[in-house]
Amino acid sequence: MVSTEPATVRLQSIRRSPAQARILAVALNLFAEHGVSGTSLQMIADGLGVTKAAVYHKFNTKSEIVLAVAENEFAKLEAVLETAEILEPRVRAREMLLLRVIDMAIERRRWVSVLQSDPVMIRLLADHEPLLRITERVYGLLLDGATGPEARVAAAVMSAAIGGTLVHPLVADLDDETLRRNLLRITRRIFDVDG
Amino acid sequence: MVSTEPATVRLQSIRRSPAQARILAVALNLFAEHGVSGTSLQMIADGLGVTKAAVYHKFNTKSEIVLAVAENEFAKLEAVLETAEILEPRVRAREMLLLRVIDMAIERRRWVSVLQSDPVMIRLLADHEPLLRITERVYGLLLDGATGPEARVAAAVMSAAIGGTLVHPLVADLDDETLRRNLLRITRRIFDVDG
DNA sequence: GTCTATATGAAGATAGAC
DNA sequence: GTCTATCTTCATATAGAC
Repeated sequence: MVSTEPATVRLQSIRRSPAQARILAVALNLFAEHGVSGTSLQMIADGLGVTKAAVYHKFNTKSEIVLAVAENEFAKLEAVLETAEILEPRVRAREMLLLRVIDMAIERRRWVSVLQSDPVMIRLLADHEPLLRITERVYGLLLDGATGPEARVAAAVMSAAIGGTLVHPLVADLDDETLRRNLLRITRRIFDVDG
Repeated sequence: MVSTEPATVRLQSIRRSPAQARILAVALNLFAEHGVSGTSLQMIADGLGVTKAAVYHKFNTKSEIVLAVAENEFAKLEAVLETAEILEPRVRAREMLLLRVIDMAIERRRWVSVLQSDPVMIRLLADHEPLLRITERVYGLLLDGATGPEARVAAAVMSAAIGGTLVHPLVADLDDETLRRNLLRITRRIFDVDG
């Protein structure tokens, strides 16, 4: 059978009802504050002002909520990626990706920790092909063929630096613009020499 | 009453029975893998090959286990700190602290994520004075009086970079020595210009 | 130091009414 | 889309024996 369906559905094309979107927004906030395991369906329901049953009507399991939250966030990353991947030369594509990822991370600084370091999220990311593929594309573009330890450590440092810095208590009181300027300066320094 | 007791007990002076130490070792491993909230006392008991009641005999609550795990780890940091703080000039003290923290983090790379980013741990760290004080001393020495955004972002990036890089999938297959060499090179680059 | 047994509550999850 | 009611499982935690 000849199909025009893509092998992988674009995450951006996933549509949710308003009720589902509300659940995901509340869940993301609670995940960020308490971790995925530390967040119960009761807490999500309370956050929405409804009962657990109402939440279960929209998502059959807690896992589905976690996955949907991840898909939502990775859809934004996918959009950035698609724009960057068609850019030439590659060095410009990389620069652009870096800029946009930092912007995205700063915009969503209250939430990056869940996506980057929650054990449940990490496991989901490793097991769920579409999410894994997005991550691989990001690193593929960032490393641009380089596979040596230097390049990989540099990319890992950058990823850790961007995500980890934003949630750090030392910079909690800094405004977005100051944070972006400094983060960009520092990541450029990491990147330019090794990337 | 005149007392020779220090206002704060040194974390290194806390002694545990062998049974307690075994519990903490198993707990730390499970916390790293599943997060603190994702780890039950049943899992810890199973990991030890005993019943829950046996664990409860040594620690009255799960919180106590979490706190003891944190104290154990921070005691190592405290030891490094005490050695560094008496060094002169300050630039040497900072260099030494950085080196030893990186070594410590690499030695304990499977566990840094719990201490650095688990929501339960973060809350504990913010609420528990003795742990908070250790953290403040680390940043105090690292920043050495600097309070500007540049210095603070640099310190945050470094902290995030060290902890976050070690657990990153991109470097999961790299040996400790390669990791240390590259991490040191990169953190020096962040540090030397801003620190 | 470890066990069995048990209490109590909260978790995930479903059925069926409105 | 939301409710009440209910089920089951698992969580934290304790009592008391060996």
